[in-house]
Amino acid sequence: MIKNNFSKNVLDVVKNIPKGSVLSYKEVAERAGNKKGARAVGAVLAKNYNKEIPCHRVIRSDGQLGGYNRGVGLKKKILKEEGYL
DNA sequence: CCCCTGACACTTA
DNA sequence: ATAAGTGCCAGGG
Repeated sequence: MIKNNFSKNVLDVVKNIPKGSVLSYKEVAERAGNKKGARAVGAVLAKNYNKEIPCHRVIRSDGQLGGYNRGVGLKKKILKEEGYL
């Protein structure tokens, strides 16, 4: 799956997100190398099922949760547990 | 290489 | 504030 490009970068950035903090897809895209790759970030995360990746800490730039591969409800619950909500 | 899909962002009405 | 349209990028067939 991962080779060594934008995808890996995205996963690395998301993995590095500290507990209680959240980054928007746009922010992650910028850190991953593609400032306009917000959509690509979502596509990568959607295909990535790594439990090591706190993809629940990635939300939309509008402040909305966006989506989650395990269910938006779980994402919302996790964010609440971490204190973001 | 072309076409379609997707956890997005931004502008205009 | 909400809706619709446009632009952006990566992955898969």
